[in-house]
Formats: sequence, structure tokens, C-alpha cells
Amino acid sequence: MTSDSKESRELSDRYNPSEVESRLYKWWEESGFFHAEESSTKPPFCIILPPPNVTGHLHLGHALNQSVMDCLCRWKRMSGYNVLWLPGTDHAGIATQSVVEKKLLEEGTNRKDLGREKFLEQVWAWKEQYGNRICEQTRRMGSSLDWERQVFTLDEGVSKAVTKVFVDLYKQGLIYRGTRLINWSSKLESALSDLEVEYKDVKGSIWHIRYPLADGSGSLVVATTRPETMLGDTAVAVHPLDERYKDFIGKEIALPLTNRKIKVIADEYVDREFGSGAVKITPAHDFNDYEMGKRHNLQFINILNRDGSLNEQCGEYQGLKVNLARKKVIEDLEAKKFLVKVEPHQHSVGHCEKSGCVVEPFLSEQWFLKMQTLADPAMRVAESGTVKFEPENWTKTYLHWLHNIQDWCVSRQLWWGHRIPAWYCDNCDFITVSEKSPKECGGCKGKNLRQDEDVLDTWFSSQLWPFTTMGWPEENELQKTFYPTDILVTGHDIIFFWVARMIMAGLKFKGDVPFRTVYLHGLIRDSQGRKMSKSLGNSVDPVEVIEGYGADALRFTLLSQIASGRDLKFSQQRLEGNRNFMNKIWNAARFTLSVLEDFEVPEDGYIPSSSDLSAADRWIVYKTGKCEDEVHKALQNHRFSDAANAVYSFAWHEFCDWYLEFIKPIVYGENASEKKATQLVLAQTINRLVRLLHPFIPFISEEIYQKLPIRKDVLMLDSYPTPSKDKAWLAIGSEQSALEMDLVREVITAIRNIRGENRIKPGVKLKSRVAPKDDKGQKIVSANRNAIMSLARLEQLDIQQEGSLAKCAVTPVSISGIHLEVVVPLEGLVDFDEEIKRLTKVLDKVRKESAGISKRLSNENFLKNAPEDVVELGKKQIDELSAQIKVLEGALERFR
RNA sequence: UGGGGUGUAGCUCAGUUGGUUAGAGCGCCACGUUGACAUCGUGGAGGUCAGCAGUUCGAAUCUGCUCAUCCCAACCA
Repeated sequence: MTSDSKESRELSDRYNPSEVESRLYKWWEESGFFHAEESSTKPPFCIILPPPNVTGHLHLGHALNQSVMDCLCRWKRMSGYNVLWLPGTDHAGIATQSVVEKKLLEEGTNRKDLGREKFLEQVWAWKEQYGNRICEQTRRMGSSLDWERQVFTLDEGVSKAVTKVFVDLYKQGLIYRGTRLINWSSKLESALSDLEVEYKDVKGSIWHIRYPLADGSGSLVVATTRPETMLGDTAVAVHPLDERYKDFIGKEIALPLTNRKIKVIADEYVDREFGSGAVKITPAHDFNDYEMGKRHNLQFINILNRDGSLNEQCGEYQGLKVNLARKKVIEDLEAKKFLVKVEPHQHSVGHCEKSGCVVEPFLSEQWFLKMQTLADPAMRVAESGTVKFEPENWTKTYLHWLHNIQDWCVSRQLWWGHRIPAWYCDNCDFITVSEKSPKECGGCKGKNLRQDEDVLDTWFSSQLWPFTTMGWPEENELQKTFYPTDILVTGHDIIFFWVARMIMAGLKFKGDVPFRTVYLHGLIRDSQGRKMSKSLGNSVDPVEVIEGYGADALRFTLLSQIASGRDLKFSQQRLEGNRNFMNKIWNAARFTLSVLEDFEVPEDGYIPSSSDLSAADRWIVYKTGKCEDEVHKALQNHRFSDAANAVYSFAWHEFCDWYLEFIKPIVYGENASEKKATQLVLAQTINRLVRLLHPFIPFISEEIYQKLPIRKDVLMLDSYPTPSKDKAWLAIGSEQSALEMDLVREVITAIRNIRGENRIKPGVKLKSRVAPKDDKGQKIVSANRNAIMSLARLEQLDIQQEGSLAKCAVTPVSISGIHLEVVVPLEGLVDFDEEIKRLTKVLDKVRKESAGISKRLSNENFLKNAPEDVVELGKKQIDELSAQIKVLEGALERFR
């Protein structure tokens, strides 16, 4: 224990978050308090930070995410664990390339003009600037990350690992190159995975077009939302059992506008009810048509260029973008009388998640990863509970997705990312896939090799994050100590993108799950429940919040609201409320320190003699233990809001509202040994309180801690208080002391209530008589006379059974079998009407309650079936209530 | 169409295995600066627990149905 001089124990008048936060964070970081040992006698605890993108800045989602992780890490660190919280950033291929391209556009240039090399230089410059900025912002949250181990997804080591994984998977036949229909973003000019497509409902039209038979013997009508794709039609399909089209099957159609001949085929996929019951088939531009094209061996005609314009297959329409082509095709169809009708039609259209453009199904040669063999073990670990999802209903969502998993298109036609380690030969068709740049073709030994231009999907490297951050594929101590990590904390929006893939990759390459628990929190919405987005202008910058309210207030707000995976609404009011909480704690600490000015720290383990301890002293120690227990259990179950709320109500409504008020007459009083005992309880309690608070509000707690008379050097390295520790100290408190305080509090509240309801000003001191019904009550009230007088603002307190009741307010009080009456003479103070009103109200309430219980007790079935203690309780209550009714009726009678 | 949430005070949400009078924060009303704090204190008002039916001595809690609302997935020629 450390004891400081008086001067250093003072806290400034006002808490200044920004000054304190930057000073303390710097101190913590430079002292190496965030650093984890590669191996240690302490048990390990490890969390990998979901790496933020280097695109821009932190948003509230990060703030939430980090508040949770930092709370866990600080709690575990204080609980004696060797804690590694591993930071890093993500290159975020598409996202970062997009923002840089946007910037270039504003500067009047573009990536194609710059060329690959120059463009990448620009992106790296961007990364330097924003990558650092985002780390600075993360520091401002107070996140206790081991910065010495920071990793970036394009670091050399990580890149090597990514390449190795690609090569291994290729050699095992799990990665293959193939020409298939994929999602294509014509704005990015790149392939996308299924997950990167966002479906939105769009109001469009459905066009009915007449398709004549080639032999002139008739025609049928097809319905389509995309008439321009008819340029790529290679069949018309009808249902085999559809009577209307029976005779058409097998015949040829002369496609309008081009006059190309296509067949009418029969396929059960066709819905007879929809549209005309005849479907145009465009295998190269629709996923269903693609499947049908394969089934019927149809021709695949690609009508698009990479930029979304129509290609040379389209004759006079060549060069037009899809929208314009559609317009022209319709005009031409109408002019040539092929257009039958147009109807409005709402349907969902895939959009590129990043660029916003319409996604085209596009026939293209890409790299794919076979997922089925990876998915199977990933399903098993979720089923067996080796990986636990919290809340657990996400397990179902996860399994469902894995069950229906499709191969993953991993190549992107971008420049920013991990280049695909594949080389093509100019002489033969052989593809050389290798970790190192090959000298010759693996097939024909030719020397003219070109590396694949494409890069890998960002998530391809992200899936390896839990072990590439630890230096894999090299074996090392770090991985032995910390892999598998303990818990992944993330939003449920990336459960497929990231969580599922990490599990598959971890099992594949490390032979073990990457984390034991997946904690999925909800997303942050604005106060109206809308998603936060830049376009809506409702997104909140956490740094601005921190500047206005302090990091602690922000953290506490988020932590006190996060529960059971639900989305949470962010409100200014809550933030203010919690800023006020910080203020409350600050002031409570200031007051505490002023009370402890002349306090001398006794030896370790010293316990004051019980005669010197007040009821409040024993009570607050008891409540401290209760609160510690609650917080500890809540944290173990990841119920952060429960933990935050428990500590909040303890700090404010028990410690501040009652304890600090209660001890005032003692610490300002004459009895030196009582004062000393109380000072010790106060010093110990505030010490435990700030330790308890630290994982939630690290800055203000550490700042206060540094001024406390009883403390160690650093709060964040001190131990986390739990009832299992310091049993000798906590034994001061007891259930009995809680009971005693409850009674005292009830008496005080009763007098305050009489004062308030009768509009007696707080400045007016009252006389009161407390009439205990037995010795126990008598003793308790007497022992706490000073506190009652002070907190109820009395000038006189008589404790006696007998006394006048005339013109007196009377309130019965009962606590666990102890009964007493609180009597306040009102003569000359008030108009009695108010008191009559008050008494009537109380009486009504008590009668109602009594009636309810009587009714239950008179029910034979209840007496027969209910457990004995429930029945007993009811009987006891009826007795108490009846006594109270009598007292209240008497009081009321005397006023009439 | 399928899957999953949610519906409790004016607002945001707690409410464990059914069991006293359903809680908190903010907001609201009244009074107030008493030697930490007006970012405060004391007192108070405010709820048919979405609706209906059922199980039970007893339901916010369990079951079924209905309504509202949100998210995810699929289909959409």
C-alpha cells in the first residue's frame, strides 16, 4: 500500500476528460501495461481485434465493439490473466481502392491513366495517413491493445501466409480456375462474391414481347424485365405440360430485331402461372437461365463488355450502356409491332455493395474456392459446441448458410490487394501456381510467363487473421500460448463474410477453431432506429462524442445498453446521463478525499473493532460484496449491461445517496475512534469501487485511484475485486446490517415523504417521534439517531412508544418483522387537507394490496398447491398490512 | 415464401427456473442551493406487460392463434 502526502490527494474541481485521457493513455502505453508476454505463468486470454478498414475513420460500431473487448480485456487483466488484445488494420481491397479512385477523380485523373504501379503508390500513401488515423482514434477509446504486435493485412509476413494458403489449396484441388456466371460490378469492373451483392426492391416494368415462329405458323409471347438481354437469348422455355405451348416445343423462333433462330424447349423450372408462361432464356446473363443452358446444352452468348456496355454481339446496339440499350430495344420492338404490352413491376435487383451500381450476371473466367469440404468440419464444431455462439440462435443461421454454401469466387479485378500467385505461359495452357515467382513454366518449361493480373478478395486474407497475426505459418510461442483465442467480438452483419470463413480456415490450417466463443452484438442505430449511414447524415463520429463527453461516458453508454445481441439505439440523452454519472463519481471522490485528509492508513489487514463501526459502515461493506458478486457474474456471462447497471446503482444510489450522507455526522463529529473506523471503511470502499469501475470507465477510475490513500501503483494492473478475495474485510458486512440499514432508510424516507407530500420546505426542521413496537426496533433506531436526524432534517427525535397523536402525520413501517410508527406533529406547519390526502392515498394502496392477498389466501386450491413458504409469506403480510391499516385509519380519523 | 427477432411507463430498455405491490435511466410535476456534485438533492405522478384463447391455485413469464414492426435468406421471366 502506498501513502501519499496531502497535496497529491486533491482532485481538480472539474473533471477534464480530454486532458486526463491523453495523459493516462500515453502513460499506460509507454509503460508497456498493454503488452502481453509470449509465455507466462498466468493463464492466457486473447482477443483479436476485428481489423478496421484503412478507408477512413472509426464509427460508433467500432466504438461499441471495442468497448466490449476492452471491458473484457481489462477485467481479465485485473483478474490475473496474461491478456493479449491484438490490433491490426485491413487493406479492404474494394473499399479502399474505391475511395482512392474517387479522390483521383476529384484531382482530374484516374487509375488507368496512372497505371498499376503509380496507382498503388497512391493507395499506400492513403493507407499511411488513414491507417494511422484510425489507430489514433482507437487509442482515444481507451482500448488496451498490445500495439507492439500490430499487423496490417498487406504486411510481408501476412502476404506470404496468404500466398501459401492459396498455393496449398490449389495443390489440393480446392482452388480452381473456371469460366462461370458470376456477379459483376461494371463500375468496379470486377467480379464480386455472392455476399457482396445487396438486393434491393426496385420499381420497374415487365415487357411482354411477341416472338414469332420461324416458319411463320404463329407466335408466342414472353415476359421480361430486361428486354435488352434478348440479344443474348438462345432459347424460349415453356413448361412441358402446358397445353397452350404443347405444339411449340422443338420449333424454331425467329428472334425479333436480330432474326437469329432459337429453339423452344420444355423445362419444369418454368412457372405456368407467371407472365405468359413462356420464358426467354439468356444463359450468359441470368443465373437460372445459366443452369437451364447447361441442362439443355444451349449456346452461351455474352452480350456485355467489362464496363457494362453492349459488345460486338449486339450489332447496332454495340457500345450502348445497358439502360440506353434497353430503351432503344423497346423503341425498336414497338416500331416493329413486337411489343404487346408493358406493366409496372416491382422486383429485387442486385446492387454492388460498395459502388452501388447494378450487378450484372456475367460470364467470366475466375478463381474459385470449393467450399463443401471446408464447410463440413465447420458445421460440426458449431454443432458440438466447440465454438459457442452468443446469443446461441445464431448457430442456426450459421449452419443454414454453411449447409447451402456455394463455391466462393475469390478473384477480383482490382489492383489493391494480394496478387494471385498464378502465372500463365505464352507457349502453352499450363498455369503455374507457386509461392515464389517461377523461373519457367511448370508445363512446357517456357520462359515467357505472365502473372495473373488479379488480386484476392479481401476476405480471403481476413479469414486467416486469427493466426496470420501471430506469425503463422512459422511455429512460435505466441501461437502456442494464445491460439485458439478466447472470444471473437463482432457484429452479426459479418457472420458469413468473416466468422464462418475464419472457422473454416482455422480448422483447415491450424487444425483447431480460431476462437471458442463468438459474441455477436447488435448494430448501432440512431435514436429513431434507423441504420447509421453517411447518406442519411445520421452517423455519429465517436471522436466527436469523446471530445464532448469523454471516452468513459461513451463507453459506459454503450456498455450499459448492449444486451442479448439486440440492436441498440444511440441517444444523446443517455450519453448525457452517463456524463452526469462521471461527474457524480468525480465529486464523490473529491468529497471522499476531503474526508480522508487526516486519514492515516493502518497496517494491511487491520479491521476496526465492531463497536466503532456504524450500521452504514457494515451495510456499505455488505453491499460492496453484493455488487462485486453481481458484476463478476454478469461479466462471466457477458451480460455487460447488467454489470454496468449494477455498478451504476451501487455507486450512485448506495454509495453516494446513502453512505456518504450517512457518514457526515460521524466524520464531522466528536467520536475519534468511530471517525477513524469510518474513514477506513470509506477508503477501502472507494478503492474497491474504482477497481470495480475500471473495465467500464478506465480513465476516470485510474485518475481517481491515483489520489487514493489506499492503493497500489497502477489501477489497471491492480486486482479485480470479488467477494472471494478479501473475505476478512468483507466479513464486516452482514445480512443483519443490511436489515438494520433498510429499517433506518425506511424511517428517513417516511419522514421525507411526509415533508414532501405536505409541501413542507426542506429548510424547515421537523420534530419527530418514532414509536418502536419492540426492543429490536428500539435499539436500531437509537443507534442511528444522528443519521436519522441529519438525513431527515430533524431538530428533535424522540424514540418512545407513548405520545400524543393529535394533529400528527403517522406512517407505519415494517421490515422483516420489525414494526414501528413514524410520527410527525404537523400543528402550525401545514393545512391538514394535504395530510388527509396523503393518508388516504397510502391507505388505499395498503387496502388494495391486502385485499389481493386475502383473496388468494381464501382460495382453497392455492393453500393446497402453493409451496408452504409462499403461503406463509402471504399470512405474514396480511398481519402486517392489517396492523398498518389500523394505524392509518386511526390517523385519518383524528384529522376529521 | 422460409428463418429469426421485437412488442412492458411519454422515450430507451431490464425483468433469471411462473409466486409479495412489474423495475431502472431519461423526460414530466412540486419543492429546494443543507459544508462533493444544479452534470445536484428530496418527494411525486405515470403501466389492462400488443390482442385473443388456453394450461395453472397463480402468467409480463409457458402453449396456440391474431395483429404490428424489424432483420436475414430465397424467388421474382
